[in-house]
Amino acid sequence: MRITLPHFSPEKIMDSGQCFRMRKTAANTYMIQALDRVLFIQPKGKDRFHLSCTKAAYDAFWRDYLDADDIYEAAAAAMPADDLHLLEAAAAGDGIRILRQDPWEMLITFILSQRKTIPAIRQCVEKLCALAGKRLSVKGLPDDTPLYGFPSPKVLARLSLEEILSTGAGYRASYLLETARMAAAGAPLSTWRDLPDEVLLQRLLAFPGVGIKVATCVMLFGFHRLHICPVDVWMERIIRERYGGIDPFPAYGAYGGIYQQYMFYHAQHLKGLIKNGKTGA
DNA sequence: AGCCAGGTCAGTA
DNA sequence: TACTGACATGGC
Repeated sequence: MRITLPHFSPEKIMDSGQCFRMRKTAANTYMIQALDRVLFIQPKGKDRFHLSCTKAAYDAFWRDYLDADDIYEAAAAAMPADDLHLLEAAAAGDGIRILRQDPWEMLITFILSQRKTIPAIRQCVEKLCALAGKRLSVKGLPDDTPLYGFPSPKVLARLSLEEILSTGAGYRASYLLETARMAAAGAPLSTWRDLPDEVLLQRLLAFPGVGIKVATCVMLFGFHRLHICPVDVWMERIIRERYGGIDPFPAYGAYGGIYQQYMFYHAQHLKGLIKNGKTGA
């Protein structure tokens, strides 16, 4: 189907560090994976896109997933006018949306993310899916590349430590296994959607390998709490170098998480970790 | 070769 | 509460 999506850049979303299974599969084609679902996106001119799903599937799932609301104008309007670094980052990051990803997938992915580079996280998640995920039959990939879904808590919980270690998880393997066992024994994380911030945070912190940074990432990316601002080493450096050591995030309000994502993308971009060919300078 | 990576945890004071 | 080193693996 064809659709108009303003402020939507698959390229920037792919590079914004919120999802690790999104990739470019052809010159003008991006592939998003969400648990066991797959979507191909092709930009077709300004704000126009071709999506590989049906209208029914879009209405039922992907519209929400892509966060196709009209909040990004509001988020821009709510930025403090004198916050020059934020304005600069937001200009660079225009087109980033906070996808409504699955909480369980975010929990496992961000447990794996600690002390890893983004390419290393991608590789590890991919290996985990290949190891334990459901084999998907999807058309549209070159060379019949095999594609796998994201393993459920129950499937992960039954893996051996050695199997998880084979993905390159390193010391995080035991965190993963124990977290999967806890999750498999309880209600699905998706039932936590309506919990107050503080309760949700505490429940997430109860998983092994989950500290404040991972927990807030799950809240932002998995529970779409847009006011939550994960502070990682990149944000700490920005706070130190651009805000004189005074953390601006608590004052950002409803869309702080979006601003954080702009800044993360912008910082990566400046450092040249994202190579998109069109070097503007 | 050595350092660092979207941190967390256990051990100290 | 605040600070410190260990922790597996991979990339530059």
